[in-house]
Amino acid sequence: MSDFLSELSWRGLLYQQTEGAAAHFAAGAVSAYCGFDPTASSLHVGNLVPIMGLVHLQRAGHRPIALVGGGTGMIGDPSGKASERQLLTVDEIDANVSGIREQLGRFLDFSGDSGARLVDNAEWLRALNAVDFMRDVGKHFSINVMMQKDSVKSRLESGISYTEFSYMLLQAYDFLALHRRYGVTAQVGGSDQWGNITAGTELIRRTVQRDAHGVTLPLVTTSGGTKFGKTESGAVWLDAARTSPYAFYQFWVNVDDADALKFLRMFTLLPQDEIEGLAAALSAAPHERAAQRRLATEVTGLVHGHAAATLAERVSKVIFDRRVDARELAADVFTTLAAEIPCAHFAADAPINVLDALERAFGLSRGASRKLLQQGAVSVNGEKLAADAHEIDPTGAVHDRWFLLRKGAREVAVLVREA
RNA sequence: GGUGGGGUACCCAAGUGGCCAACGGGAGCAGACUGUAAAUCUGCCGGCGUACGCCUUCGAAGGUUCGAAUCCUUCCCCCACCA
Repeated sequence: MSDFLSELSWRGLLYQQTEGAAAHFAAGAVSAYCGFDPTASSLHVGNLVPIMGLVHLQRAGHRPIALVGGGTGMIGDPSGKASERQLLTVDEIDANVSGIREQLGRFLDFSGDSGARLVDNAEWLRALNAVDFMRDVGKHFSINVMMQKDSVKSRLESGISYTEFSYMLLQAYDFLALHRRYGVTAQVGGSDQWGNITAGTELIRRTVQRDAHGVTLPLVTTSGGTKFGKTESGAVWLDAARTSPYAFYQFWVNVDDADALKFLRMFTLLPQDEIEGLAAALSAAPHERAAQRRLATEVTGLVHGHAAATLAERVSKVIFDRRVDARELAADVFTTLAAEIPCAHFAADAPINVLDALERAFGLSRGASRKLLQQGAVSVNGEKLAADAHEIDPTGAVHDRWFLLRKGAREVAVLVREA
């Protein structure tokens, strides 16, 4: 049994902990939980931090409980939010909960003694009676203390509804409910959760006179000062339907040198010496970007499975490795590519119009396409098209069927001539 | 409630009757260079169109004018100081 907190610590995943937390985890197997808000139907890469917290917890011999907030989602956590949130409908919440449940399930092992559990706080929160709640839970909290919590204090100027103000009581009650049901004695969460977590430890102390602990994980920052997990095309989701495994893999491959090692520690399970080896490789041959490639393979594997990671790797190689000649690719590679990147179908017996191809593959207008052609930005099967190119020569199709259409350095699509 | 200053394209920001699709910067896209990087240089950069052009923009709605982002009226919204 490795030490949970020291593992988090060297990986840069430890931010705050309650007093005595180290002794608590050292004393034996602990059941600990982490909650996830059902604000969207999918988790995103930012959620990987607390997920890794649960993963390390389990690897250290403790029992992780992943909680989806089907109940707390009805209220909305004000933590880290500058303004009041729009309430979601019950249907939206339920749909989001089921998406998130499915994703969380992939990271944990549900078998054996330290088998993980997946629970939804809707189970106890939605049935909660207001009067009972105020007597049993509310009585243990002082408004004076609640106003001191960051999540509330930072909103006193701009305004906060009674609903969101009360949120911390619900999360505190969750902790107590899990303590009663599953013997949970610790909670893991993002750094913005400290106030909610300590509200829970206090409620447990007051109602059942037991010590409970909390651990928070840091907010991920990038060296460039940009928001982690965002690309030009939006958030990087864990749902393959929202962010394809290929796009997901690319997100990690494109990580800055300055962040690669930090992210290897945070988001992969590679041991320290292996990461040090990658650090050495990165500084010796930065252009190889061995660290980023490994990071991308590992995280994609963790989230989408090994097969998807390998596929993403292969697709990336075709798209970015200049030594790969489109004309030598096997038909099944094209089939794979067609599923991962934009793909447009054309009749087999007619020549393909260049502007049509660009429009259907990338959604470009004819004017925009012409401009790109003039700039020499378009190539087919590795051959740059002339500024006045009109049609794609059908005899150049690979296996008599496929074309690799490239726009600029990174955008690639497949054109298919129907048989 | 009073006084003053504002609302311009993705963001910042010039423009105060025609030369304005609107200076400049950033972002974005593309080319060269490269490590699918950074920095740098170059081109594009409201939409649509192969040129000529057409359409839609300067908080909103009306009006004046041959002509308005620019003038007038009303309305909406921000900010600063005062209470």
